[in-house]
Amino acid sequence: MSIQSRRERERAEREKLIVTAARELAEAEGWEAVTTRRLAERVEYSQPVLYSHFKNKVAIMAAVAVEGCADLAEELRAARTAAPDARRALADVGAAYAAFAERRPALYDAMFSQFVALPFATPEAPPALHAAFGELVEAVRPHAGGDDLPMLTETFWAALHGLVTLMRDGRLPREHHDHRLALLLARFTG
Amino acid sequence: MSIQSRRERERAEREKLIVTAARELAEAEGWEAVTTRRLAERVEYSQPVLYSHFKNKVAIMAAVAVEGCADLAEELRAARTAAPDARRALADVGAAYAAFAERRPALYDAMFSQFVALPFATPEAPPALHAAFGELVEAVRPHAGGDDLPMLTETFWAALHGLVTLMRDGRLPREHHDHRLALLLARFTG
DNA sequence: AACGAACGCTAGCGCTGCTAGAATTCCAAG
DNA sequence: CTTGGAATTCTAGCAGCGCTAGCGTTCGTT
Repeated sequence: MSIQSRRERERAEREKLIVTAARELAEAEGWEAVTTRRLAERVEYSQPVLYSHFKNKVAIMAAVAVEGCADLAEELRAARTAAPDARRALADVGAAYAAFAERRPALYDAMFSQFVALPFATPEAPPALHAAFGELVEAVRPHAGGDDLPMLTETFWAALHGLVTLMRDGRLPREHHDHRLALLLARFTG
Repeated sequence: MSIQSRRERERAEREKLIVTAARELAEAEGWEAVTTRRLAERVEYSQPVLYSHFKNKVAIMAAVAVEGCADLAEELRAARTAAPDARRALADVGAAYAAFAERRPALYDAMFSQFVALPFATPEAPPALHAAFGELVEAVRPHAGGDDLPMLTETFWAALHGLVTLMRDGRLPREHHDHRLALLLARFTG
């Protein structure tokens, strides 16, 4: 019995090791550099070991994405609770969101850009994802007026997402990011 | 002289053939199905011929993207000019944008999601791209108030882009798309 | 008719995600 | 302490990817 539990613990540790290595490699060199061979080499196991933990490479990325959700939720929460009023709260949360995407592009990609088949707007979605979205909801709430809160939050989220992804791919000039963010906030803070 | 011009014409036709085949294949089966082998087979030439026209596969996707920009510009223009007033113009242009992304996801991807290294916010950007953005500018103009028009348009565009990409990847529930779009428009029409 | 350049082809490189099956390790029973 | 069997990890390889070197053919010119 204790032997089995030790094995399970070791397996869990190794799984964590894989996910961490994937995240570090992606953040250091981008997802295109995360190949199963390099990842296996990094965790000092052979390639097939990865497949005893995860169905495929996408599942590894999904695990990284879940970690990222927790980080994002934390940063959004910090921004929101530190703000002096509702207006600043939304502004700071928006800025924190954009800063997260800018500072950790690979992580953001796994969460929201790459196709990772995470369940999203369903109960099976990872709790960390709900938590992150919940922070946005709370930041939007005071400005919802008579509008549907979840739906308005989704819209605000989408706007932030569009801003950061278009900027990241060079489709929007970086230097005016703050200005665009301010314009967006002006339209969402009644 | 005429021999040379005939050759150039034939070359141009073949190039067009490649781009069209790439677009059709992508729209039918997605970009992951567009391999240089399948594309070469489809145009009934060998693989290396593709590389005598384009530097690499990304350049082929960029050519498809430019075609897509022209289509999008046309559809946005039609929506805008058919609208009875400024409010409806922005709504219809927004809806047309989303409909384009929904109806031609592969094309939209090449233009705005995949990394295709098209020059964007610069003079070297393809005219068709300027045209598409110009339609958005004109639709936004009546609602800009004292705000910077290009910047506000970028923000509106980003919001649309976020909505359609998050929905397309299953991150936003499809059934409330119209509601979200309405909320966005309410925030952008004075 | 013979040459030379332009052109498209075959074949192959190094890489990818992924897996079948051999080899090894490890625990438990005799 | 040894041995059988299960669990685990490895080696080796498949099919397919983007891309290209270099050979062979085609074609216009002299």
